Parts: sequence; C-alpha cells; structure tokens
Amino acid sequence: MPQEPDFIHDLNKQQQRAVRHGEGPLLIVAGAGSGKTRVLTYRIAYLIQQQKATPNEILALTFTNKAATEMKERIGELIGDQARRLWMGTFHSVFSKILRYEAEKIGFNSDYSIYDTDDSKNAIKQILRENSYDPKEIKPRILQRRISDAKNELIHPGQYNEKFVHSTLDEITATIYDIYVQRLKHNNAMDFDDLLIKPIELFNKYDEVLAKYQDRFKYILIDEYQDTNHAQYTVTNMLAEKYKNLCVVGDDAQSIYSFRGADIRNILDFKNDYEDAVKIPLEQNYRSTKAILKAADSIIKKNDSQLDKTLWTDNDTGDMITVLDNYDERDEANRVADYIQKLKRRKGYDFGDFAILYRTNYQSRVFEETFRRKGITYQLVGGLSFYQRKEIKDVLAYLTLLINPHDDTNLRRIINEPSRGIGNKSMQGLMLRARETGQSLWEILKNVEEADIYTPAENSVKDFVAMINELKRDLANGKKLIDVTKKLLEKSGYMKSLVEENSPKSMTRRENILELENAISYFEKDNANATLSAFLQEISLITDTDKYDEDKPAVTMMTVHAAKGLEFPAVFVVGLEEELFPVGSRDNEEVNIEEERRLFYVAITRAQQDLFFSHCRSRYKYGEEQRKKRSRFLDEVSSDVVRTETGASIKQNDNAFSSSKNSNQNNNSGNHVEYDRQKPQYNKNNKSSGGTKIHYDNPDGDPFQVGAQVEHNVFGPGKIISRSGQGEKTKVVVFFKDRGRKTLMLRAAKLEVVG
DNA sequence: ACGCTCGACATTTTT
DNA sequence: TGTCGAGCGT
Repeated sequence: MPQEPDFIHDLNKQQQRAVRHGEGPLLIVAGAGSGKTRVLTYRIAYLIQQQKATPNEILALTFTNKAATEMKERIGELIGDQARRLWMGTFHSVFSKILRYEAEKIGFNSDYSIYDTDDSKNAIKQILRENSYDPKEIKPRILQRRISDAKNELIHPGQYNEKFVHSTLDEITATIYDIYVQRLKHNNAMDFDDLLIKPIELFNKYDEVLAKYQDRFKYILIDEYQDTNHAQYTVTNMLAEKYKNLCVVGDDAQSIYSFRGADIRNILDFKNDYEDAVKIPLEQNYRSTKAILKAADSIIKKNDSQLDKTLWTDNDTGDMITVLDNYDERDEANRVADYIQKLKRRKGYDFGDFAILYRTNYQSRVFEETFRRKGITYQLVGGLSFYQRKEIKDVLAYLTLLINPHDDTNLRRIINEPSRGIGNKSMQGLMLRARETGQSLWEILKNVEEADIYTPAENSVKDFVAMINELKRDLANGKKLIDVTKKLLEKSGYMKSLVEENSPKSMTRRENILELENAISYFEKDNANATLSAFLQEISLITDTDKYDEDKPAVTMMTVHAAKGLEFPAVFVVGLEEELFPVGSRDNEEVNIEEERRLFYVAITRAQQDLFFSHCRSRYKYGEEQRKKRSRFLDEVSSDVVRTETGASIKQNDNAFSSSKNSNQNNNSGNHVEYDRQKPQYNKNNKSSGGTKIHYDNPDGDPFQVGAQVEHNVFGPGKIISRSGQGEKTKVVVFFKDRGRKTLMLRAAKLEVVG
C-alpha cells in the first residue's frame, strides 16, 4: 500500500477517520460548516492515491452541478488530471448518461428528449384537453405534482389505479398518469423523475446490466444524503449491493427538499439499512461565530426529530444578530442597502462578501431595483433560468426536433412559432389524425396531403417539413451545430420576426439567442465529438444556480434553498414574516413547519461573521398591500444573541403596528390564532407573541395619522410610517416614494395629506 | 388565422 | 404586479 499522502494532515481527527475509512458502509453526519466537502474530496483523492480504486470505478453523486464541478476541481488539485475520469455529477446527469447507453433496452432511443417541469405540464394539459377535461378546473400543476410524487415513490400507473384511488381527483390522476407515461414513451421523452426511475426499471429487467454497473462502481459516495428521495435511495442501494462501499454524507438538520419527495428517513435509518455501518459525526464548525451558532442551535432545538449531535466552534463570539424592523419591502431593501454600504466602509467588506437570502424568488425584485438605484452591484441567482426563457426553449425545441422528430410536445411548441398560417383549427385536425392512427405528429405532417385540412395551411406544413428535413440533412452531413442553428434561425423566420417586432422585449430575446449561440459554439469547441443530442441533454439539466460566481465582487441574492452549501461573511435573511417565512399553505397542503425551521437553520448557518434578520410590517402581494406579522422564528431564536438596531432586546419590541388599526382586516391573524390553539406552548414560551397593545392615539382632528398618504414640497409623495411625541414636539417618520424614510417635525414640515 | 384587450389568477422551494 | 388564455373584431 502506498504511503499516506501529506494532505491528510490538513484534517482534524474525525475528518481523518472518515477519509481513512476502508471498505464497508459509512455514514458521515456533517453539521453545517464542518468541512463536509473537504472530507468528501479528500476521501475520493485518498481512495485513488491508496489504489483502492481507479477514478472511473468511483461514483460520486451530488444534487447540483455546482457542487459536482467544485468537487471535481478540488480533487483535481489533489490528484491531477485523472480526476476528470471520475463518475461525478448530479443524480440526474449521471443517470441520463447511463440511459443514453442503455435506452434501447427499455424502449427508448438514445436521442430522447428531457422534459422539464414546464414541458411536463404542457404535455399534461394537452392530455387533459384530449380527454375532455377542462385544464382550468383540473389544474395541470396539481396533476403533475401528484404524478411526480407517485413516480418518486415508484408507484406505477397500474398500482396507482389499484391502490390509491379514493376520490375523483385520484381517479383523474390515475387516468392521466397512465396516458402521460405512454405519451412520453411515444414521444421518446423522459421527465426529470424518469431519469431516476428508468434506471431502476432497467436494472430490474436486466440482471446483467445491473451487474455491469455494480462491478464498475467499487465505491459510491453521496452528498446531501438527507435530500434523497425514495427513487434515489433505491437506485443507489441497487448499485451498492455488491461491494457495499457506500459512503453517505448529510445533515438531517439541513433536510429541505421534502416537497420534492426527499425522505429524511433515508439518513436517519442508514444504520438500520446497513447494520455494520460506521457512523462518524463532524461537529466542529469552522465557519461561524459563536453567536451565530447559538442562534442556529436555538432554532433547530425546537424540532422534534434529529440525529444527536452538537456543533461547536473555536471561532470568536462575534457580534449579536441585528433585527431590522421595516415598514414595507421597499423600506427593507433600502435599509439593507444602507447597512451594506456602512459595513463595507467600517469593516472593509467587499460587495462579494454579502448575501441576501429570501424564501421566495419574487422577493428579489425590490432588492434589484433598490440596488440598481443605489449603485450596489449584485448577482441574482436562480429565478427564471436562462434555459427556461421562451425564446431559448423555442430554439431548443427546433433543435430537438432534428434528432427526435416524434417528440410531439416540442413539435407543437414551434410549428406555428413564428406564425406561419398553421392555426388551431388545422392543428386540431392533424392531432386527431395522429391519435387515431397511432402515429406521431411528425409522420402526419410528412404526409399532410392525406390529412384533410385547408390548402393554405397544408402548403405551410409542406414548407415546414421541407425546412426541417433540410436541416436534418445538414446535421447528418456533419455540418457544425452552430451553423445549423444559425441557418435554422434564419430559415424558420424566427430571427426575422423578432427583428420586425422591434420592442425592448424582442431586443432582449435576440440577445438571449445570441448567448445561446455562444453556448453552442463553446460546447463544440470543448467537446471534440460534440453531438446535438449530448448538447441538448446536458443543457436540459443546467440550472441558473449553477452559474453563481463566488469570486464576483457583487452582492449575491438568492433563495435559501439555492444557498445551501455556501457561506458568506455577512448575511441578511429577509422577509421573516408569517405566511412568507414560514410560508403560507397552498392547495390545502399542510405546511411542514419543521422543514421551514430547518430552512431557517440553513439560512443562519450560511453566515460567517455578521448576520441580520429583517421583517416588514406590510408587504405588497399581487399588487395589494398586506399587513404582516413578524415570523414566529424571530421569537424562537435565543434572545441573548439578537438585538434591535438600537440595541434593545427584541422581546420588548412588540408587533404593535400590525395589531393596531388594521388588525381586524388582517387575514393572517386567523391562521395565527389557529396555530396558537394547536400549540399552546408557543404562547406560553413567548409572551411577546400575542400582544395587542395599541400604540397610536387617533384623535379625529389630526389628519397626520400613521398610514396617511402625504405630499411634501421637496420630498414628494410619501406615507406616514410612524408617529411619536406630543403637541408641538410631534414627530412623524415618513416613507417617501423617491427619497426613502425621513423623520420630520410635524409642526415645521410642510406636509399635506392627499387623497 | 391573427392580434388585441380584458379579466382571472398566481408566488413556495429545484433537478 | 405580471402572465396567460378566452373572446372578439378584422
């Protein structure tokens, strides 16, 4: 056995144990900031260096491309170029590669399309229409969700029909599920869930295929194991069955993907699944101050079930966490911006040291506007990804058609985009014919004269078919992808119609298409034998989260989900209000409050030095102003590590504003009361939560009351946020639309009430 | 067949 | 506040 590499000494005792662990199952319970990625990368490098396995005998699975890329790079630094031969990537990308080799065995072809959530929804909507359901009554989103859940639980349409039908909606789900699965196969398409469950089908059907991959993968490592769902759990256990060299890393406290079917029991029960599993906890946190860690710990303690572990740190105590109490989301953004500028001056921070974390993507908008106005550079991660934009999906649909013509969903998407006279009526006829003959839409189009449709449309179809055929020929003749794409954009009239539209929107779309062209060029340059098929499958699995650049000197804005695994010197967790964080329920689904709490825990533990919590008393939703109660999580945080801006304990700073004049129309309060009833200890433990003190007098004669719309001769229009003092010394804080918050003496300021 | 206007409805979180 | 689909007029 070769001598141990020097790099092992970079690690602490527990980390070394994890890296040195030889054969057999291994569970690493890695608390936040405990050097988990480091252990994984070192372990892989160690296995190779100790000649336990060659790189292509190691399978390492992550949840994001970003994590995979980063790990690959770091392993490369330890062992050099051979790192490139590792089987490392997201579950979805690794299995989509395996499926490309094996597709024929399960009735697909290796050029299969990958449907994202939108494509699936479209397919479902179409199926609903074909079966005389109204997509307005039966929402495709709900069905897609149910179908996805079933798939991840490995419940086939037949089983679903037998065992899970208790209501009308169940019945419809069973029907549509069955047709949906057939339809995707017919289209030679797989959705995200298929990429996980088709390998299981494959392995169940062909022992020798399973044996081949079992033999190949001597060591299997899984990151973020707490986020695996049943399908992922099953497929990895199948693969690990021979050698049982399965190493899983995770933290039950950071399980935040149950909405995607992630089952926290997978990590909690690992020791039951593998009796001889070795469990190694990583408990030293290298990331955060003691104060931040204490806040995190006080939150996670409120949850019932968790693996036993205690995080500790040698780091400084650090500053207390500051709670920002804002009037509304514009106020919030302004003050966060001010704090960023202040900290930058005082502590020598760079914009790249800050992160704004929120629960939902739409919250980013106000921050973007504010930061642009104040000259703060930022990078937005997530939201609508580049590859989900309409124009990009359109172009990709054209390209998909060139290799997978039977993909009706993508064909339907672009057959009349730009409009070329093939309207709804004609399409109805063509699709009906396709369904009756069992052929794909493309086959009907090829022989369009046999279908009985209007002559002008028929001619357009012929032109369309000719165009696609020509492009297919080009591709077969080895024409470069980028040239095919450019020709396609020209021949289809897609570019022309954008040029003619000549709006700001169409300009952006043209720019995006140019960016796509660049991506294609790069792909061709990087991959000697680049195929269109490989390109399309690769980019189907790219998300915007992957393009986060940690070296960019810009404030990062992202959801807490997207921030998992990252760290920042200074973090603002914003929008800490009831019904937002924790989120409000939807579709009658119960909110998993423990998961929301874990999410908050993840948010807190991203911070290294400085942490801020922020909440608004009022927030616009769907263009309407809503009163907000501050998040229960603020009351759950250990009160000796948080303070208000003035240094006071937040416990005294009650939520007076939202319970004043508008309390009777506050539609959140009902939910809150209900929560209190279910969990009376919440009120008992946190005396501050139920107060209904009225802070503001409301004498009729004085129009300058809180909430009044006012106009100032210099500052312009605004709204009174708060009011203090008596008589001549009465002061008001006004939030001006253009100038932000100002404190004014009522007596001196020339204020007028408007409206 | 197309394009415009109006109204309904939506915001969790992601591969 | 924004997007999407239905309905109407051309």
